[in-house]
Amino acid sequence: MVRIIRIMVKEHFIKGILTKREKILLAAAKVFSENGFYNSTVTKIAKKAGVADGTIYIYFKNKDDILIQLFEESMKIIISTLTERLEKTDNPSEKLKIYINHHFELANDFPELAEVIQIELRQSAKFMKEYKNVPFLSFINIVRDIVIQGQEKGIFNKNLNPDIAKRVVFGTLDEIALHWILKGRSYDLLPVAEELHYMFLNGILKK
Amino acid sequence: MVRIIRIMVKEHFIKGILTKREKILLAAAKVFSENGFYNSTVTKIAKKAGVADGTIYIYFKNKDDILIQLFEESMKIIISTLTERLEKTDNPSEKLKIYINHHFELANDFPELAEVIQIELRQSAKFMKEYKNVPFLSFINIVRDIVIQGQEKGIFNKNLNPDIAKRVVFGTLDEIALHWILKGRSYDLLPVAEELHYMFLNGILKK
Amino acid sequence: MVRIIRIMVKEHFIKGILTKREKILLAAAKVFSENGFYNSTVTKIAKKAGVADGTIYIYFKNKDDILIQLFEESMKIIISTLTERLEKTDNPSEKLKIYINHHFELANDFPELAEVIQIELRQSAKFMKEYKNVPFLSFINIVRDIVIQGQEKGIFNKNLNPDIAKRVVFGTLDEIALHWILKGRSYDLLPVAEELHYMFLNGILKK
Amino acid sequence: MVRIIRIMVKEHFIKGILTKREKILLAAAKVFSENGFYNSTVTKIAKKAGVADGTIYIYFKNKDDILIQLFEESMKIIISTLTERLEKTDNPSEKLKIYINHHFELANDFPELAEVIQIELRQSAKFMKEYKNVPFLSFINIVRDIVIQGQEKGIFNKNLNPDIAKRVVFGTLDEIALHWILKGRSYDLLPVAEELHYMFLNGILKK
DNA sequence: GATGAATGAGCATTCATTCAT
DNA sequence: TATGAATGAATGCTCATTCAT
Repeated sequence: MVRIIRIMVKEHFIKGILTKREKILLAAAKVFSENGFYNSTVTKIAKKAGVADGTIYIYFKNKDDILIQLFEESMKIIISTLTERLEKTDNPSEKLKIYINHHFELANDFPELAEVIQIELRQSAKFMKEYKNVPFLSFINIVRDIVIQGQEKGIFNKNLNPDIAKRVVFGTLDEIALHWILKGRSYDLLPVAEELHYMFLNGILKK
Repeated sequence: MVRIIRIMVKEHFIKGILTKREKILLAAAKVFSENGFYNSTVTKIAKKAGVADGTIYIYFKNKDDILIQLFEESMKIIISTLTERLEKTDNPSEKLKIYINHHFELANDFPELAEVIQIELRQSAKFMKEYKNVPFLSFINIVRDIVIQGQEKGIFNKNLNPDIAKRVVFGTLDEIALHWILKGRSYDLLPVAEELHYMFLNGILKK
Repeated sequence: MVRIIRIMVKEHFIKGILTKREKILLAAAKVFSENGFYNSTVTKIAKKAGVADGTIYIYFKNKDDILIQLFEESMKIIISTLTERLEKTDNPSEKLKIYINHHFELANDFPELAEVIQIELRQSAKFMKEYKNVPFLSFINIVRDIVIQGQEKGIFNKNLNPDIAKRVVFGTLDEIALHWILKGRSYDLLPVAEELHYMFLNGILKK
Repeated sequence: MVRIIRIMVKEHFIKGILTKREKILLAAAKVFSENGFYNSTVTKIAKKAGVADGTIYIYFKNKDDILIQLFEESMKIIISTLTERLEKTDNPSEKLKIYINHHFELANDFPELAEVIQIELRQSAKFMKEYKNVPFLSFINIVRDIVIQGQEKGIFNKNLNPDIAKRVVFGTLDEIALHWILKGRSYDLLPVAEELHYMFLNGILKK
């Protein structure tokens, strides 16, 4: 089932008759991931998308806007598939597991996207002062909600601050996914997910 | 004692008769942190450093080189003070605590530097293909060594992969420090450090 | 007839609807001839051509490329009109006369071009190590062919090396045309052509 | 005897205790010939001369002045040795021979100097508007004087204009020496000198 | 909508020249 | 005299953006 959803997401981007806007976003993801935002030219994106330079400005306000829309577009899909998956269970620990796997599957299925989101958008906070990264907040707050739910259910430690816990989880996944991508996706993330899940729950102390 | 060392580090940068090279690095840290690497101009750095544009090229190969040297220079000092501090104890759990605090103190004492290192250099992996980030590896591997030591001492869980654990710790600290800086350093990191230390050791499960 | 062709060449450059590329080449010839290659700025050329700086880089790889293309473009036309003229006769002595006149007419009709070719491109051998000046070889070898033909017809001295003779002729014409241009074209080249033709054929010894 | 003089000239530059000014001129000749005037930096010259950048400005007004002084210095020596040689004979034809050989020997003995004079100084007419190339005039007029003398002696054709004849000779020698240098001095100039002498006197017509 | 030629502001970098030592 | 660190004006080139077609 999970696989089907994932494929659907992928399909959404790749199959179907892509609109020009989608072609551009897809091309931008690749170009940004290859060269970084600042070393990507609009011309390069246009070429890869198979459209004229000017066409890009019909769909996007400017270069920054491509990055923002790419991010929002992706986040919308990511969050919706994630939410869907999380509904399958009520177990907070299980949900955490799903969150981790989902994160890694993203990195696996859309490496360019993952790279862009993690590397380029981090920078964005600086140059796009006006851009309030709402979708990202939604995404990271899913972990917070899981933690709160776990605390309410008496499974997770009530003394812990969910806002800190969420950053532990997200920061870790972010760091590992980034490392994995930069290392050329040369190792298997599945056992890593397993181990992270254990570590988040139990810590590193010997029991 | 710790405080004295920290002050010494700070002094090293700020007090004393700064060489022209140091003035430039210091100015670059500020300018990069304010505008991001790509939106920083060499002229802006020169102006802030109180030197002529051309002077920068006496001390640095090019703009990229400023970022690299800034990073290496900082890392050298950071690692040496961290190492010194870690020698004060043999207790791995205590060492972990020191590492966490050290990281946050850095963010506190040199916010521009921290910002540059965390945001700009992450991007560097992309545009500076040739630059192998050795100092960063040293820094992150300090956690790995602490974990291994803890496992050897029978305190930490031997089943855990130290290379994963190190990324949990670093990814978390990185994420939190970044968030803290971007939020204008508006809250106190001390209790956060406390809580993180607990979470790393015990996880989020209720005991 | 000859005159008509010459005018046609001129027209080719000046009349008609000039393409942007041609406007730039024409402007470059003027600017280079006025200031020399190195003291000519791309901005100056753009201004004189009535285009934006960036436009130049649509048509030319870089500043060097302007000089090269200017030269090749000119040489193509020069050689083709010269070849056409030379076909009018079989007499090697007559051909030599045509070559001389053609050279001087060039200097007269396109003084900027002549100046650029003679002064700037000579330097080019140094800075454009990779640029093999093929068109120039074609041009100078036309003299060699005339000499060889004269030798075969039994008119010219068979003991003379055509490769040396060609440099005598070209070196002389080059030197004189340059001097004439630098002197502000203040004297008539026609009698000079006459006398050179005689000198090449008979030398300076009294007969 | 000729050889001795030549060696003396060489010595004058190379042996002896070179003054700083001479060291700089010598270095400039090499650097200019290697890179062309505009691609030579004052720093490069200073380094090759073994002096500080600033020292150059003690002896020379500016970069242009180095080229000018280099030229004048050389010309002074060249003309004086040439004049000396020419005094050995009264025969204009013989004098012409001496002139040719002298020119080629120069190219052979001081290739860098020859290259600079022929390539860089030709350009000078453009950028050094104020510089009236007096020494060059003296040099080229030596040929004119030889021709006039020959005409007066009834050996050379009185109908020929000595000012044109001088440019035939100089233009040819210039062209050939340049070609020879640019071809890496890969062939022997002695037979060329022989043939040129014949051609100047008798032309290319079969007798 | 779609194009892509044209634009021109913007920036990294160089290098002749100066001057305090 | 001699030095060489420092200067800052100058310039080739890039690239996001526009707009006539």
